[in-house]
Amino acid sequence: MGHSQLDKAATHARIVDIASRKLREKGLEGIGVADLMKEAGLTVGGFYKHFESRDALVLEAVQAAFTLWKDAQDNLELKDYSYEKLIDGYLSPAHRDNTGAGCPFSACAADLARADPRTRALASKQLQLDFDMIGRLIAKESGDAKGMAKPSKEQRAQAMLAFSAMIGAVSLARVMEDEGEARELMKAVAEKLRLKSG
Amino acid sequence: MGHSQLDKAATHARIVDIASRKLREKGLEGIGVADLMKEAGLTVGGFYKHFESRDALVLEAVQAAFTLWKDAQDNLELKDYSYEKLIDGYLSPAHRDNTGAGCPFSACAADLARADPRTRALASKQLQLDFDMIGRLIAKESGDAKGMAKPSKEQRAQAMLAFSAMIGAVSLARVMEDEGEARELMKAVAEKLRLKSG
DNA sequence: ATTATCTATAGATCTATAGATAATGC
DNA sequence: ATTATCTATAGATCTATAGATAATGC
Repeated sequence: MGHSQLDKAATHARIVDIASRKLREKGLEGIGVADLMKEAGLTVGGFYKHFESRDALVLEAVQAAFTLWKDAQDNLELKDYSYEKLIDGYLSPAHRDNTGAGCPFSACAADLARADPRTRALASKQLQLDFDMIGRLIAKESGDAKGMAKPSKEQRAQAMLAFSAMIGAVSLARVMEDEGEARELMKAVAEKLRLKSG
Repeated sequence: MGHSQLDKAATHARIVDIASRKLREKGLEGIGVADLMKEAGLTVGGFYKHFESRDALVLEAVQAAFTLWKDAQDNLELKDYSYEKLIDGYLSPAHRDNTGAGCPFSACAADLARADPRTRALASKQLQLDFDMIGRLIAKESGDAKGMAKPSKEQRAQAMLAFSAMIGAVSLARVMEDEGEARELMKAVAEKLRLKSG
C-alpha cells in the first residue's frame, strides 16, 4: 500500500494492463471503471488521478493491447518468425481460447470501428503496420530478398486476404458451439492461406 | 394509436425490426430499451408486455437480422445468385456503409460469441447454414452439377476461407480511416477470393 | 372484461467529483 | 507541503415493475 510516485507509475501500468485484457474479453464498452479498479486491488476514487476519463483509459488500453499482442508473438517465436508460423499461431485453439491476450482485431474489430476518434485512429494506423508486416513476411517466404523486402502488389494483396481471413475465422470460431467444427474452420482457413508456389 | 391485437403484432414486429438494425450499428449491448421504444414511437412501459426481458428482445432481433439480411440478398440478386455476386456485394462500400442492414457477423461477431446462450446458439447454427450455402454456390460455379450439388471438401474449405475473409475485410474496412485504403482492402480480398480454375 | 399502452418510479449500475486519510519527499 | 489512495456521494442512465388510462372485443 505504497504512495510513492514509483508506486503510482506501477499502479497506472497495472490498471492499463488489466484493462487491455478485459476490453478484449468483454468489448470496449464491457468494462466498468469500478470493477477494473477493484481487480487492480484499488477503489474507484483514485481512477481520475490516473486518467482524464474512461475514454482516455480505453485509448491507453487499446494501445497496450496492440503492444502486448506484438510482444507475445515476438517472444513465442523468438525472432525467426515466418508467415507460416503467424498463420498457425493465429489460427490455433490456444489463440481462440485466450481472447484477453489475443489479437485486438479479432476480439473487438466492430467496437474499434465505432470507438472514440482517437482510439479508432490508433487502430487504423495499427492495421497499416500489420498489413505491411504480413506483406514483408510473405515476401521473405517467397525468397524475393532475405532482408524483409518491400512486398509486391500481389504479396500485399495476399497479406490483406490473410489478415482478413484470420480475423474472420477466429471471430467465427469463437461463436461456434461445436469444437470439431471450430477446429475444422481454423484448419481449413490455415491450409487455404498457405503459399502453394512463389 | 390503436390498441387491437393486430396493432400489437405490428408494434412487436416494428420494435424487433428497429432493434435488429440498431444492434448491428451499436453492438448487442449498445441499445437501451427506452431509446428503442422511443424510436418506435412508444414509451418504455409497454416493453415488457412484448418481451420477457431485454435478452429476449436481443434473441428475436438477432434472428430477424439473419432473416432480413438473407432477404436483402435474395431481393437484390433476384434468384440468379452466384458466388461472384456474393463476393462483390459483400465486399462493397455500400455494404460497409450500411452496417444496420448488413451481415450480422461482420457487425457483431465478437458480441455474438459472448451473448446469451440462446442467442449464441442461434448464431452458431446460422454459421453452418452460411458455410453450406456458400459451398453450394461454389459447387455451382465450378459446374459440378447445376442443381446446387453438395460441395466437395475442397469447396467447403473455400467457402470457409471466403466467409472468414469477407467478414474480416468488412470489419477492418469499417475501422480504416482512409477511404482509398479501405477500398483497396475490399477489392484485393474480392480478387483473391475469385475461383481461378474449377 | 380484457388488454395495449402510458405515466411514474424503484432499484441497480455507471461515470465523475469532493473531501478525508495517510503516505512520501523536501 | 504534497500527493496517492480511500470513503462517500451526486447525477445520469438503465432494466424492470406497479398502477392508471383508453381502447378493443365479447
